[in-house]
Amino acid sequence: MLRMITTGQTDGVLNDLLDEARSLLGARLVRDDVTLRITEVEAYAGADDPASHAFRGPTPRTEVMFGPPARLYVYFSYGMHWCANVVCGPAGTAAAVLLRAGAVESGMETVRRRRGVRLAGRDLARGPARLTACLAISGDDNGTDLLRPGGLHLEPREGSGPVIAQGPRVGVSHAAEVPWRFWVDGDPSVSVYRRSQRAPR
DNA sequence: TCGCTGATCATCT
DNA sequence: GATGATCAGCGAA
Repeated sequence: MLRMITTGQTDGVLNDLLDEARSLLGARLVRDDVTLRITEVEAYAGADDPASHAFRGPTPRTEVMFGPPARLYVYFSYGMHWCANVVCGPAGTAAAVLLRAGAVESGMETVRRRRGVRLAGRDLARGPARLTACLAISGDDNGTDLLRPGGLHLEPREGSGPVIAQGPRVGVSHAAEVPWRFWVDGDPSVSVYRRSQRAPR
């Protein structure tokens, strides 16, 4: 797959991953009374993607990524933040989609209580660590089956999808040039952090 | 609005 | 012992 990254050629597995990333836009993450509409994601291709945690094969941290799809892969970042991915593809492929931003659709009071930071509504889940904070996602949620109703789960979007824009991934220092970040075009809740310096426009 | 920086630790080398 | 898929607060402009 590294060859695909460097040459821009894609095959079925990668196309499936990118389709999955796009289809997550507009889907909803639900926990308790909080509903979050996903507005920005990034695809990570797994064992051959140098920007992926799975690049060097399975470790205790990344084993969930190598497991069955529709599970949540949660990791701890920069000593203080939790970030969440949706595992894609069949067991063994280690493909995943990072949830970068969302819009709070319900449960605003719960979210504001959890956050404790004064932010405009559209900023509450703008950024991967803010998104997990809104839903109180932590390491305890690693491996959660997102298709099981009840606790934290994922609801597919209804009807036709939103207008989708595409660009380079954010904050990664390897393979930043591949345009595997997708977002809902024009949505105010999409992150605005500057792209990795190596990433072209 | 932009740019800088401190916080803080699991993971891997 | 270094690194990182980050955020929030601050000051400058």
